[in-house]
Amino acid sequence: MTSDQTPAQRLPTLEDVAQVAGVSRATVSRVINNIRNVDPQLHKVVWDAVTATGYVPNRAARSLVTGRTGAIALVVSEAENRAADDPFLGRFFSDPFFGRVVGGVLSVLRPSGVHLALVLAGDEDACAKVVSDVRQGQVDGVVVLSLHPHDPLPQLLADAGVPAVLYGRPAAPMPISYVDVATYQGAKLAADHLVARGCQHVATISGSVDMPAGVDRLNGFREAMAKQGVAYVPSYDGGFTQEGAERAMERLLTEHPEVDGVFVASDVMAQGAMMVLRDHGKSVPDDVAVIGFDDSSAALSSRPPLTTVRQPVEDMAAEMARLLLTRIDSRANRTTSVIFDPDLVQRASA
Amino acid sequence: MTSDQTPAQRLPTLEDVAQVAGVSRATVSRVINNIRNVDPQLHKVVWDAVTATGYVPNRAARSLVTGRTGAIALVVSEAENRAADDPFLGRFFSDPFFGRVVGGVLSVLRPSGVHLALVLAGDEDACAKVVSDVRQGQVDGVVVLSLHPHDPLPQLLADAGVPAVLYGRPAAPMPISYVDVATYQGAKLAADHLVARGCQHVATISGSVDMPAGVDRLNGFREAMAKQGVAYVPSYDGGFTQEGAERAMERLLTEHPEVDGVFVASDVMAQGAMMVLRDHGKSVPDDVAVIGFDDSSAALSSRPPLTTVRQPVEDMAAEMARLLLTRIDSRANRTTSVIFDPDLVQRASA
DNA sequence: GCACAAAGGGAGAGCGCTCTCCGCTCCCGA
DNA sequence: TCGGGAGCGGAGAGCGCTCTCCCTTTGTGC
Repeated sequence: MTSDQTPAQRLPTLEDVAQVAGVSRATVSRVINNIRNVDPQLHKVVWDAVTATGYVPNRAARSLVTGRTGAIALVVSEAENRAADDPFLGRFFSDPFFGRVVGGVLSVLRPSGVHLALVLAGDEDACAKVVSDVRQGQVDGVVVLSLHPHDPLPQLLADAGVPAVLYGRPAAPMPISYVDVATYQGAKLAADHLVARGCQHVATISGSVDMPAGVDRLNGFREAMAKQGVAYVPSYDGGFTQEGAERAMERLLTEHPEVDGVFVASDVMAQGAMMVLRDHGKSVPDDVAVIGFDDSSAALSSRPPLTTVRQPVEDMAAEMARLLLTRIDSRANRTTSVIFDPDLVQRASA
Repeated sequence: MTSDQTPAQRLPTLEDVAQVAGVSRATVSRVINNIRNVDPQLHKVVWDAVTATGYVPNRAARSLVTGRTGAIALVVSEAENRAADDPFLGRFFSDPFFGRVVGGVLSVLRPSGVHLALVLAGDEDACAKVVSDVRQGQVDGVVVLSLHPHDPLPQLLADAGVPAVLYGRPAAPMPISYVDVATYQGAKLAADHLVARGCQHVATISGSVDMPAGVDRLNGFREAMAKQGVAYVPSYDGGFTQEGAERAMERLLTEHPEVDGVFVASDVMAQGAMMVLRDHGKSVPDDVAVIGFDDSSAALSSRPPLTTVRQPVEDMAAEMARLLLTRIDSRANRTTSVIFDPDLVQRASA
C-alpha cells in the first residue's frame, strides 16, 4: 500500500503527536488544553506536530477522565399529552418555533465545541430518563422546551439539582434557571398601540389560561388597557391553536359585533382570527385591527402581514445556552433568570 | 457516613455490579451486551445486581474501547448562501420541514439508544469539519439535509466513504445512500386530478430548476399532462419561496388569464399563489384549482385547505435513520436508495 | 474409564486521555 | 557560592469498559 492508503487505519493519538514533537504526552496535552505555561518554542513545535499528524482529541477518552461529555441536550418535553395514535411528536416539531430555538442554541454552542443532542421526553418515564441521563453523565446539562403546564420535568430537574435552563418561566415557582420575555410589557405595547390607533371596542383572544404565557399575556393586556381607562376587555380562550382561535373569533364577532381591535396571544392564532374576520367581510385593519404575539414566520406569511409583539426567540435561546454553559463550568448550583424586552413590530394588520 | 449518603458521589461501575452479583466484570459485561451464553441463573443474578445498584453503562468508556460513539449527526447543510448579516441559520430552521425530519429520525433512534447530534454546516469549511468529525469518531454516521444544489457536502461524504444518508437524491450522481419520494408519480397524481376535474387551461409554478426536486416536479408534471394529451403547459419559476410564487402567479395571470388549474411545486408556494388569486378576485377552486406538493402544515392552515401531493416526510426521515444504522452496523460500504410513494391528499383547493 | 469437545466464567490488557506528583533547571538574593 | 523557589517537562496511574485469551467444568462417545 502507498502511504496514502493506511492513514485511516489508526487515527493519530496524543502519543503520536508527542513522538513527532519529541515531547511527552503530558506536554502535548497541556498545549492542547492551554493549561499551565509551556515554553513558547515548544508550544509551537507541538502545534506543528498536531497539524502534521492531523491530530484531533478523542472525545470519548477525554470524557472518560474528565467526567465531562462536552455535550448538552435540548429536551423537548411534552409529557402528558399524546393520544395513542398521535404521530410521534405531534404538531410541535412542525412548529417553526422549534427550529428557531435550535438555531439560537447552536449559535452559542458551535464556537465552544459543545455538541447538541436532541431528546424527546414524551412521558413521565422519559422525563425520569432525562434526569438520570444527565446524572449518569450522558450529557453535561439540559436546555428545556416544556410544552405543558403540568409537565413534571422542570420539577424533577430542580430536585435533582441538575444543570438546566428552561425556556419560559416554570408554571410553578421552583429553583431552576430560565429565560423569558417580559410578557406584561409586551401586552402593554399591544394595548397602547390599539388605543393609539383609536380603537374603541377592544377584545382579546387568549392562549391556554393554565400556561404562564397564556395567563400573563391576558392579564398583562387587561392591566395595560385598564391603565388606559378601559375597565373591561372581553376575552375568549383560543388555546394557542389556530382552530381554537377561529372558534374564539366567531364567538367574539357574535357577542361583540362592534369590536374594532383584537389582541391575539399568538401569531398562529391571529392568523386564524384574521381568516374568520375576512370570512365575515371585515377588513383588517380598517374594520378590525389585529395584533399578534411572537413574531413568528406566520406573522409574515399571513394576509395582511401581522403587527405583532416580537419575542426574540433566537436571542433567548442563545442566552439559555450561555447560562447553561456558565452553570456547567462553575459547578455552582445557582439559578438565574434573564428576561428579554419585547418589541412591537408594526406591519399592516394594526 | 451511612450507605445512603454517598451514592451520588460515584456512579456505580461494572466493577460494583460485579461485586454485588458475585461475578467478574467480564460476565456482567456479557450480560449487559447480550454477548455469548451466560448461565440463565447467573443472568438473572446479574440483572438483579444491575437494578439494585442502578447501574448505567458509561458511554465514554464503552465508546473508547469499541470505537463507536452511539451517536449520529443530523447535518443541515446550507453551504454557499449566508449573507454576512444573515441570522445564524436563516429561514430554514423556522421551516416546519426541519422539525418533521427530526421527529422521524428520532422515532427510530430512540428505541436503539442512539443519540442524535445536531450539526450545522454553513460553509465549505464546516462541511469538511463534518467529514473529519465522523472520521475522527465524534459520531458514527450522518443524516444529511442538503439545501442547495451545489452543496459540496454530499460529494465530500461520498469520497470519504463515510456512513451517510441524504434526504433527496443528490444533484449530481454519486455513490451515496438517499431516500426520496417518487416525484414523477406525485406530479402525475396532480396532473391526472386536474384533468379529471375538467380543467382546460392548466399551468404550473415550479421550484428552482437547479434543484432535483424542482426539475423533477416540473418535468414529471409536463410528462403526465402530455400523456393526457396536453402538449404544452406554461410554467413559471417560483424558486420555492412564497414571494417567488406570488410573483410567478401574477405573471401567470397576466399572460394566461384563462388559467383554471395550477400545479404548484410546494405548499408554501401554493399558499402564496392562492393569496394572489384571491387578490385578483378569483375563487379557489371554482375559478382556479390549485394543487400543492409536500403536505406540509401550510397545506392545512391555508384558505382553502390545500389539495396536495403528500410527501411522507416523517416516514422518509425514519427510513434514513434505519438505513444509516444498518450501514453502521454492517460496516459494509453499500449505498442504497429508498423511494417512497406519494399520495394525493384531497382537500378543498382542487 | 478415558479422551475430547464444548461451554461458561475469570484475568488482564489495553482504548486515549488528563492530572497529580515529582524532578530537573534556572534564576535570584544573600 | 550556595540555598531556595519558581517554572516547566516527564512519568505513570488510572477513568470504565470490552474483548481476547485461558482455565475450569461439564457433557459425550467410544
